Amino acid sequence: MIESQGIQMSASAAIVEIGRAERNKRDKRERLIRAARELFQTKGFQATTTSEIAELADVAKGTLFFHAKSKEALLVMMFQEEVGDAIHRAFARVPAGPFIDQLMHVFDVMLRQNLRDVALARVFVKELAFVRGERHGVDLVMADLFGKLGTLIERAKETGEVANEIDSALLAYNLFALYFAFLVLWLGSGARSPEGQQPSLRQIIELQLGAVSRSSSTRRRNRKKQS
Amino acid sequence: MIESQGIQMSASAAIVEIGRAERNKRDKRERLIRAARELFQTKGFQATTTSEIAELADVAKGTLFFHAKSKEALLVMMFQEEVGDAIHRAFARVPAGPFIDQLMHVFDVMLRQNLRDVALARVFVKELAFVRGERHGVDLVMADLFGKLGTLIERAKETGEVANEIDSALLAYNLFALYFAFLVLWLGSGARSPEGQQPSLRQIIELQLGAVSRSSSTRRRNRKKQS
DNA sequence: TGAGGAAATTGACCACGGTCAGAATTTGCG
DNA sequence: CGCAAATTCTGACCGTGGTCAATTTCCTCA
Repeated sequence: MIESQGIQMSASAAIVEIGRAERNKRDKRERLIRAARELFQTKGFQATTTSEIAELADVAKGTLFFHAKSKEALLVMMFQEEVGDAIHRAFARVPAGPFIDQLMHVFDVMLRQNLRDVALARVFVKELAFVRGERHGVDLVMADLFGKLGTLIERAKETGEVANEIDSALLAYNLFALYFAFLVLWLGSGARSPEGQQPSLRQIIELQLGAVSRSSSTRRRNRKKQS
Repeated sequence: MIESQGIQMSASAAIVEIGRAERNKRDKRERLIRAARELFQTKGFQATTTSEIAELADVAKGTLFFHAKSKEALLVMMFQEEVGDAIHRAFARVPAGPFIDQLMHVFDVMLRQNLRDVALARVFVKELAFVRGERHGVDLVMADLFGKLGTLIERAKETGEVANEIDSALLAYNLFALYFAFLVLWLGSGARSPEGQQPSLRQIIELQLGAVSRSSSTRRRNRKKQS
């Protein structure tokens, strides 16, 4: 992909000096995002300077801030691609088993996505938790996630795993909230993997699901102590 | 310039030349925090410069960074005082009613604390969610909160409002997680008050409590739709 | 008292994120 | 085509958070 901004200047015989001026003007945004991702992933968010990004993208610094309002804005763009994709993957292959396992599968994929670059994930969450409301930003991704969680819940209602009286949207909200808090607490703990977290995400979700299961007799299998 | 908070040194007869050198060396931290709070509250976190804080505290800029590792570190100090105090207040006067009302009382006080300065609260949450692990930081406050929530739960078990098989620590975790996510989502939404949020915190907590109530027949009173 | 060593203090200094007035380009139109 | 308005691009410039070598203050012990 890197070379995509090819140099097919119709008949130019020139070898050198196909300076920035001649390149496609339209994909500068793309080049900037690509450069930002590259540098953020290798050097980390803080250690990467906007000048570096601009240089790698082969534009002037001012141009960077013309396309992206701020350094964090570059993250928002990345976020939409990466996380949006993760959500898509997560729901694309939901196993057939019990509801709890389906949920854990989804959350597991998303957790794994964050695990690919913990430092970057930290910046994601930190910077983006409050950017909501900005046009076309994180809200879209969140709405998508909520919707998909909702249909998963609806299906669980049909199989009788979730009581019909439960408000699906509310349950989706709670499940996401629990996942989100777990994510933040994990990333804040400095641990490399979410595995060692106390309590485990599964315990957390199970406790919430207890409120919701149809069979009030079979529920409540939570261990007494998890320490 | 501002020069507001006078220099009421206990009983010092000295008039002039009580230069910085002679002052109590031990309370420079305190002066710095005071200055930071004053400026953060009036001008906002971003708009306040470290130079201003240093000047108002009457120390050199370097001294500020000797006592506080970063601008955010000043927030951590404030956080401990303010939020720690809020938690204390919240639990000091827990009503006698049902468990859910006790919880809502506690969360209400904490929410109200954030409401006093929403912009500052945003910075608090944003900056501090990831500072955990630093010595003597947010962790202490959180541990305190968890403990107090835990005893509240234990008491609810005695009155039979919470089933005994439930792991108190786990439930405390979940309740805090739901509160935390609600807080973040609220602050991120740009709304002035947490009242208008959808869903309401009470609905959220009720859904969690459904998993936990002893009487499996009387539980589950959640409304169907909250839109 | 004072020697010396640790802790605190200072402000000049630096690199960075972000701005802006203008230059260059593209677009729209007669 | 020519001309002007709109858009995109540029890099010198600025204020900021943060650093650091040098200096002062404090403490200890003989």
